[in-house]
Amino acid sequence: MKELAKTYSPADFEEKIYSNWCEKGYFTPKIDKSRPHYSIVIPPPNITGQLHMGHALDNTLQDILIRYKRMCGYCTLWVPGTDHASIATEAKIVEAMRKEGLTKDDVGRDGFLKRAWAWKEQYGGRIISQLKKLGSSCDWTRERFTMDEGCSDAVKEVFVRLYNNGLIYRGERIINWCPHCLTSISDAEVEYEEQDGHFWHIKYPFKDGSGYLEFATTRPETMLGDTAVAVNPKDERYKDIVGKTLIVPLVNREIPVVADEYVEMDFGTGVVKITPAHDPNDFEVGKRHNLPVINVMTPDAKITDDYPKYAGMDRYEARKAIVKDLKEQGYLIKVEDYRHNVGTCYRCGTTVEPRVSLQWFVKMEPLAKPAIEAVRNGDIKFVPERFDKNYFHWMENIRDWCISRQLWWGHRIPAFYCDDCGEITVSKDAEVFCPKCGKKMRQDPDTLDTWFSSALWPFSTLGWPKKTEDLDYFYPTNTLVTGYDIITFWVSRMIFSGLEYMGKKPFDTVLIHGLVRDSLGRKMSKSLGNGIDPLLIIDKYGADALRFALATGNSPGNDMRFSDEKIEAARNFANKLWNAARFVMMHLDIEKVELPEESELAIQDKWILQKLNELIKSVRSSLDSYEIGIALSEIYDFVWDIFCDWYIELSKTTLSEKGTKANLVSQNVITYVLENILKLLHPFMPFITEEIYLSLPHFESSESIMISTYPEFDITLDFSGECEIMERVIDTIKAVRVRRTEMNVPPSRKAKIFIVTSYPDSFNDSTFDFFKRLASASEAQVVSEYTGANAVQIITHAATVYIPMAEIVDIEKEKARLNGELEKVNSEILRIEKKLANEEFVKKAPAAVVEGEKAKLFKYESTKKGILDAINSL
RNA sequence: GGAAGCAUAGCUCAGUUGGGAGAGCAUCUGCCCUACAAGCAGAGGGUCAUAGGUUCGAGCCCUAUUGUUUCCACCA
Repeated sequence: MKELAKTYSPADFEEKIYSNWCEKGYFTPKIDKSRPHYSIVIPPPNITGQLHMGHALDNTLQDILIRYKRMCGYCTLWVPGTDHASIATEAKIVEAMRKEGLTKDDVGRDGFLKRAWAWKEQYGGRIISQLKKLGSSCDWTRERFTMDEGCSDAVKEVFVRLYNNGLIYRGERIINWCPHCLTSISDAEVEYEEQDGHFWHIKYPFKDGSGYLEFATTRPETMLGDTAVAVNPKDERYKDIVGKTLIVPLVNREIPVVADEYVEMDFGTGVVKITPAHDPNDFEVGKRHNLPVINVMTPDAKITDDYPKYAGMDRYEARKAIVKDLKEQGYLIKVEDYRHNVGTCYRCGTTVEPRVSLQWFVKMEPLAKPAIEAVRNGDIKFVPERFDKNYFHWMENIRDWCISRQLWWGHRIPAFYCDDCGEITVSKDAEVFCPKCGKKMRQDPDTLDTWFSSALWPFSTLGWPKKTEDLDYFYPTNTLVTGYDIITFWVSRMIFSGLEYMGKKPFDTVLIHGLVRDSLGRKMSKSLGNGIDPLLIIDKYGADALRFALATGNSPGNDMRFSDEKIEAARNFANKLWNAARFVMMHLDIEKVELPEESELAIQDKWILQKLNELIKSVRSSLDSYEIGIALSEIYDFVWDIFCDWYIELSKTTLSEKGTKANLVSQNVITYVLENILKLLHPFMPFITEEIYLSLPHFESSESIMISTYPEFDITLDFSGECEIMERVIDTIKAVRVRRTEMNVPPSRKAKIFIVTSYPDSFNDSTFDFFKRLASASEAQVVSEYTGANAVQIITHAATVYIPMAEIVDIEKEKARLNGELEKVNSEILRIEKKLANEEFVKKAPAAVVEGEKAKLFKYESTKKGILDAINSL
């Protein structure tokens, strides 16, 4: 037996314990088809990332579930890995090169990818080692990367299949373009934010000289690409001008007035300028009216050379210049302040520029249908349920997914073009020759959206498209744990992907958690500088404390705040447990723990065993329903309030009286209970529970708590009667303490107590010791009637306790106090009597509730009787 | 514009089939009582946002209102 250090100092053992687990291979499952599996795939963190609180929460929850299920006997797999994060990583490499004075074009595609891989090798493992510090029990032998060989093969396989099924197509569409990242991005990757802008009221002259048409725009610079002006066909005001021709000032282009339903009559002047190349709605209008699409901007959002006066100006400079020119030429009517939503790139925050270009798309509707159905029919469950509304809304209104990116870091699109005959082929091969003319084909230079590979994660990591044992056994996975912020990006895409390629859902439950905010409720962000580094927290307080702080008081789907108070409370709890274990250890001389025969158990033992059994039942049921925070606080309450504050105190006498039978029983029971506490707590706080467990080599297997069995509810155990006996004692001790405190009697001043009771099984030699040590009694004695000197009287439902302390008893005050108590009890009695007199209540309420009320009434009646006797005796 | 969450003690939050309101922190009082002052024993503090409704019974279910946060749409 080794000794525990005097204070809880997690840094001393966390790392050592973790590497021991790894060495023993506990995280790697041995596939056993006779056992049920439980598997989770990690939401792969970006290789650019550093562990932040969001990761810490996400992975703490996963580890709790995994460790719980592992201890429950499931064959358990948690697949770890990282995501290549194409835009984010590419941006970092570009930035690093910029510092060297290099651009992408300077180094070329191959040179760039070399740098990217080197970067991945250098930093990609950083977050993995951070996950280990947290205690994550991932199977590191199965670690994956979205761009490793297998995952890349899965990506190509999917692309080819979807293409052959007509679900991937290439087309010229208006897409969201980031002028900073120089790539297309999907609808999901656009973030809208309110910005202060202006409404410029402008007029265009009619060609025939019959005046002007007025309208307003937030983006005057796009007028260079205007190819129409639209009004609503039902708008009486403009009925006569539909079909007339306008002249676009500055460019002198002739454009028609068209009628289109898209225009809202009562917004602004009811007239909209149409720029098909630079606005998605205008693009649609343009298609309906066969309008030309005139692109006026370069990829980095500068005006093209077609407009020499503005060429090379970026969109905002051009806006100023054009407004100035319009004003000078008399076309600007007025300018209003206007606050409106502007789409920005979710990676760099640059205002998105809608742009017409040739891109690859996934046809979503046929894929979305079964994915919606799987959630609707309960095949896949969101926890909490309300998130299915989010999901349905997104999936039911889904538009085709733009998957091509003008980036180099990522999965290159497996499409090939023949420069001679224009043939297009899609293939997994690295080199492809034109099926028509035999010429070597040119591969599409673009890469795929990062989320395209993430969508395959639950099965690509298990080996798909190969038929592997892992895939066969562990798929579908069980629980997916993630934040609500990526349901659309990721969860929805995994669902339709799993259904489409595997023919099976990827997981059965999606456990959604919220964001970790700072102590003021703000999002943690780099720009605010309010981020809390989980690694610093681990260094200072330990990984267990961090995990506890994240898991407790947190309910599914809700954001939580992180604060010093929380982490300190968590650390204090760890310290409490630590010291409780130290206390137990310093009283042990047994070699092995065996639960004594029922007949040998003391009353307090039966009480704690009953309480423990109840705890086991409710913790398991909370965990089974993903109520992780509740499960943890149940354990917390048990450890602190029941085990430490009461059971340890109750056991001190028997534990210290060596050489007796009672002592052996006590040692065995307290160690047994502690062992169960450690096991119950292990999924939440793996390190401290292991450290203590290994320090107490009395348990059934002390190799590691990780591979021990999670405590099971014992249906045959029933000490509820003994529990009542014990609780009468506890209630009475508490009442004595309250009275003593009220009367300012210091604990050091002991006094003899006399007990009048009708419960001799609660108050006798076996419990008097408790009163001596926990209620400052110098001696305790049961009497049929108290006849001594003036005494302080303490009345409970179980007994009346007399403490003769004549000098501090003020008869008048005592009378007043007792009358006050009587009043309270009477009102309670009245309330219950009224309730029980209500026929409807007795008839309709469940029997247990009615019985409960009756029991309470009985207790109050007993208390009342005690009070009345006390008043009479004064 | 559409949808959802939240509103409970001074602060931060739990409270899952509807059955007498809880924790942590903070505050106050008293304690170094053979594990723990990162502790022990106590205390105070709540018309559970407001107004209706359903029910024998509502913090919990329904309706409306107010405040607040978020997601989606993107009306130029």
